[in-house]
Amino acid sequence: MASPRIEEKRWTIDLEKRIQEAHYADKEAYDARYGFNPDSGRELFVIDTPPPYPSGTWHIGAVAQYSMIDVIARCQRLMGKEVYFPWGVDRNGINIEFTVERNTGRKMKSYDRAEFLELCEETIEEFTQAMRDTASRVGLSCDFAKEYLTDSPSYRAVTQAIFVDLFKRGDIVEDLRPNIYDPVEGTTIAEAEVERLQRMTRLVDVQWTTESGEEVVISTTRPELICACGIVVVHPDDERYQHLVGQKVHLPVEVAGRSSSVEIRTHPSVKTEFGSGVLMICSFGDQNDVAVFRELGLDPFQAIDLNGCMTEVAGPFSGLPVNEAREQIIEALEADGRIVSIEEREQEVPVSERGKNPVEIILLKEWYIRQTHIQGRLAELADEINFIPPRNKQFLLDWMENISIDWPISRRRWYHTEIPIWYSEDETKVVVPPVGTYVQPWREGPPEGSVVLDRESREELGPYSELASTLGEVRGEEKVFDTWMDSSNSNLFVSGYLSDDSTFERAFPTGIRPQGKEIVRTWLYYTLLKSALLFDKPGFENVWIDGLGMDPWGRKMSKSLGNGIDADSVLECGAGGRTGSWKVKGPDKTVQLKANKIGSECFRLWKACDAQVGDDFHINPEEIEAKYYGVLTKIFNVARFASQFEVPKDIDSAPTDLRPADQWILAEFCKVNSTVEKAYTEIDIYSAAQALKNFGTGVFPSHWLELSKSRLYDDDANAAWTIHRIVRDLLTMFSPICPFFSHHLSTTLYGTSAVDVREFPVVPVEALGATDEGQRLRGLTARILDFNADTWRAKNEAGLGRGKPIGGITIPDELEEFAADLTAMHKLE
RNA sequence: GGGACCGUGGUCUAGCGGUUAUGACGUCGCCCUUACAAGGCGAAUAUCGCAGGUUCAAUUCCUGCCGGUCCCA
Repeated sequence: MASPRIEEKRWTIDLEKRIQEAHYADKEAYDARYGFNPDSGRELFVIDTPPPYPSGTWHIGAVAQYSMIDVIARCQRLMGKEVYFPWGVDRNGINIEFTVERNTGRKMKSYDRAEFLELCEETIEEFTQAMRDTASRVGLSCDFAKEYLTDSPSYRAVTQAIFVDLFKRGDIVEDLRPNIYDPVEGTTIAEAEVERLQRMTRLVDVQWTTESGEEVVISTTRPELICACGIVVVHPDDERYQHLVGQKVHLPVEVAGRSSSVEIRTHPSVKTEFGSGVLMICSFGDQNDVAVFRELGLDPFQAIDLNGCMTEVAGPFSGLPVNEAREQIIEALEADGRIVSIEEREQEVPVSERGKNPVEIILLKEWYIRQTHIQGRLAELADEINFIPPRNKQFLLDWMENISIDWPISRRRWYHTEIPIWYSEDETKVVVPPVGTYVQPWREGPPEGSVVLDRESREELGPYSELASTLGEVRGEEKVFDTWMDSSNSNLFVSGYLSDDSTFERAFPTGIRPQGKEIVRTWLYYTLLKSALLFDKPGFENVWIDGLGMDPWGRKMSKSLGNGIDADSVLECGAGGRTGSWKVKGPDKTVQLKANKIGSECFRLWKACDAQVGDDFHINPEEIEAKYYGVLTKIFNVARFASQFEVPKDIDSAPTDLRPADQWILAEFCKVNSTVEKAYTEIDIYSAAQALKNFGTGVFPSHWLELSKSRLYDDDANAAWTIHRIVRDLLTMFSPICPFFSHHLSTTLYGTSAVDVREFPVVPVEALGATDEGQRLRGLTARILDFNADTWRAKNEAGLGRGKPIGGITIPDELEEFAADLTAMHKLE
């Protein structure tokens, strides 16, 4: 027996930080440990990690979720797989454009395009660095050497190649369709980017006149769209208006370039109780208008232009911004005596999520990915995927049922992947670049290897180099892709698509897609769509859908509620003796939360043990410390205690003369092993964490260790083998959850790190696993625990300390084989 | 307004037709203190969101409602 080889008295955040820094400092050692080597001969396991969007702060809930993805990566490595845990950063998008606009006080379109892109790149790089720091602080074992950025030429080239491929196949089409448009930011947006705000609007009752001279009142909040009215409708069952059906009605305002009257017809979407029960259908007031126009095959009018102003169809009002046109038209109607009433009322106005600007529906020629035709097949492919937890599959199915229109993928923004296409002077032909070349058509011509296609039939006409002279002056596309167009090939990119064919063949469908439930309809859906269109395969083998991190009361964390908790403050809590304190606005009052020490290991342990995958989880630093820091202290002390006993030379093979107590605890440990292995295999972190925590802080130290202390102090080789074998394997199994902690203890004690193990530990005592003898020994566990508790109680009642001898206690017959150890443990007389 | 998921002591959680309803943290006593600021013994705290229904029996199944979250309109 020697003094403990683990010198530190306890686990501290400063120690954790020293280990962490050493872990990441040596790049070569890091890559050898965690880098992806597709040629290792091991089974591949590729994780399609969610590339975070750098916006300044990384949400603590997302960091918690990411640390669980790290647990998945580490336990797959532990089980012998060749894991690719990529580190990607999503950097395209309107967010960074807004940040630059806000920082400089200038709108994007007042810049030179190239100059603006440079500003965006500089800004996003600063945010990206902060994110990398947090990633290593929380212990992520990503392959940082292969970092990918979605705005890099190599990533964008893949996005562009997929576009060209799908265009050639006819799955991407160009069309003139109604689109949701933000006139202030000047871009099309997808349905997913629209939100609703309550605003006061005026509901105007306008008097219209039919061709037979009858007066009809129509209520509208958008009188400026009367010029775009294509039809007036009433409900088919509304008896008040049946006689009008089929008649024509005059538009009450002056228009230009179109008929000044429209037909009255019936449509079931009309609400008879709303206003007068007569509805004008305009192109386009809302989504219902779009639906009715499409259903009735009407030709739409373009009433609003790309700047949000009225077009020539508005006659005398053309050129006016929408709001102003509304005012002037109301005045004109008033002057005409056509206003019956005006009512101020609250209404939900659709606005753009990013800019909060009221959106318009405008006819635009945009690019679309066809998706309505493939929903059935997509559902079949989704059935081949294992969802964790299974119930969260419902989010996907619900969304798929709601898909009614194709996905518009073009945007009129700048810091995004460019649509890789050029148009011939006569607009009948297009030029697309070769696979692997990133192009920016707004500022460059087609590169070497480009080909010419017929714009309509998509037939390949020949190489651009030969046909260039026949095309006239080519015009580069100025539009860019929706950012989901980039994100939705992450699984293909990380699996080696277009870069490493042999890896891709083995790695796709990608091993697992871990993500939050809030982006099922976007990231997950779009990715599955693309994998289906390109390969007719499911994109993944497994999809792991976690809940969201909430405030301590279960509400969403947001700036406006003032209930956010910064991730770094939790990870740094306790470093250098600095405690943490958080002011968080609760539902009633602001609460001051305080903690002394948390750090990454405690944070990870909390998420693994406390929050089942799939459910939203409450984040309260006080609770994280109170419930889980002690677990680390306990296991640390067990290892420290073990470290005073010599490690047996041959820890791999068991002594032949193990004592009954040793066999008993090893039988229990076998069960822990199999529980943890099964849980890790099923990507059930919670069950594994619970099993390890319970064994490591419960029966092992409180019962076996007490039972065997005297033998340990007497240098009993069997007891020493047992404690070391268990501590070593326990740390190995624990290492995916708390890697720095396990690494430090295992390296100090055994000279090898738990995080480097690539084979799941098996207790080398065959007789104790799923055998009768193992069963028999485990059956005694409850009796041993009871006997110990009874004896402690008896001492307690007799006023004796635990170290004092006690008489009159009889060891039950069933525990006869442990009699010597029990007698020594309790000093029975 | 619609859909989905969730709702078990103060907090987190197990159970999913018959249990004295699991365990943990916290709280409160008492004792101990030669690995342990997770040492031990003990106590209190739950009408399993609410209301109906099915059943011999419901925390567990069904319906409605309420609350939270996400999504959609």
